[in-house]
Amino acid sequence: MQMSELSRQSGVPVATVKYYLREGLLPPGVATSATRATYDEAHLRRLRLIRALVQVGQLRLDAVRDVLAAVDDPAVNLHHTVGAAHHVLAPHGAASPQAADAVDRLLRQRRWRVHPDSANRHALAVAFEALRQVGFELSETTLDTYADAAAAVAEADVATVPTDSAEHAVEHVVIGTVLLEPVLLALRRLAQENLSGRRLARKRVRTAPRTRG
Amino acid sequence: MQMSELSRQSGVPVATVKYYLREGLLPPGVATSATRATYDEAHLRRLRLIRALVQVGQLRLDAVRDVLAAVDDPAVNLHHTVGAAHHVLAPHGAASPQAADAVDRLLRQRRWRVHPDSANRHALAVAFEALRQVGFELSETTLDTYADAAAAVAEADVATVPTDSAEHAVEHVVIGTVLLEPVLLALRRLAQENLSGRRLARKRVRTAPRTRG
DNA sequence: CGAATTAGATAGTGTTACTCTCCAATATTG
DNA sequence: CAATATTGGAGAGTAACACTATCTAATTCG
Repeated sequence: MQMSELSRQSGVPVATVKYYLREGLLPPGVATSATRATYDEAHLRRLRLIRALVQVGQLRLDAVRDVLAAVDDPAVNLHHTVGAAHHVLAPHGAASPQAADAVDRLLRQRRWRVHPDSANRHALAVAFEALRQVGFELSETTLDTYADAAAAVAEADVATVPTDSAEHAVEHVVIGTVLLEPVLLALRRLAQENLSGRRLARKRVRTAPRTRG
Repeated sequence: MQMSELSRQSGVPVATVKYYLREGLLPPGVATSATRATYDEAHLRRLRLIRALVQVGQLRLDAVRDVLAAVDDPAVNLHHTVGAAHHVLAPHGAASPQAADAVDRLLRQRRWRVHPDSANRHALAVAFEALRQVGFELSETTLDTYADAAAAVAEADVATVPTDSAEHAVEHVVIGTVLLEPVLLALRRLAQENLSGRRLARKRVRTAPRTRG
């Protein structure tokens, strides 16, 4: 197909497709002449992946580039590959030693083995730090509930990783990591909404209630 | 305290504090003269909340403004308040009717009662849509696992909402909703990393393995 | 042949979240 | 009281990001 067709089928404007080509996010098509090039299903697939990562996964284009590089460059074994994908996906930033300690304690308690420099380890510490900063106390039991939930979800995630080809595996992991996050978060909020309606609807609060919003 | 002190204690540059004041995110201090104003603990607290929402929660400033408005304007009962906070926090956007149907089916199955126009309902449909677009199949059982995990987490969330004051409740919900999301996601990724190491490390893939990365 | 289309390059745009520069007024110091 | 430093407030400027529009030359289709 030509670019106009690629654009039509993906719903991405031609100018944007050209931009992605320039940025190296999308491999060039096969040039049939100086002013024509054809694209195939792989291009369409890749384009849809880019869009999903950007619009749903909220990744920045440089992160998308890194992710796609990991997808295209499978490593020795699946774990390494998954690790590369994770490394690229995890947010960066530093946290206090206390927060890092809290994370380490949790990991030891759970017997979770993760890479010492894992970006996710950092990410959790940063999140802890932010909670402390605003004075939000995260109880041990709540954290346990969270960790249990996370473990169950990860169990399902890992179980569904295809092992037939590295490309498929990495793409699955990347999509699963990035695009299932909104699913998990939306489900949590919906569950909160449901419970809030059932548990809190009758609860008055100290502030004088207004008769009408 | 004066602005310089507020800046020092919060770690936010003076210019940025001034910007937040201009944008109405931070209430003005009490002017003691034409060129002096004093700020109190509430300002510091609010400032830290803004920073956490922006940097950890990744909210945009206009969303932060809406969230703070909800925090400052408690409604008739806690559920309504929580609903307002949710409404502000949920991403907007439209999805296909099929995706919306899938969401409705899930909610009916789970007997989760949520507002018909719930933004979270929309958000889940959008996430489903994105998965379909990239050809990622989310099995019924995986979705069940996710929903169970979400329910457990939400249970813990709602249980810890303080009911003594509307202000506290809303602030708790907002912080809990926004700042615990990174915690949940980081935990999921760490659990994935752990399981990936245990399950996938030995798995070769079809692609010819390289002897060295 | 001639109008329309296309690839590829370059430059421009809109948004967001700051950040910088002033200036007048006030506080501080001698 | 005068000289100096600091502060609050306002407006303009900036950097990053993700497009988007324009232009040009080639080429394809009618």
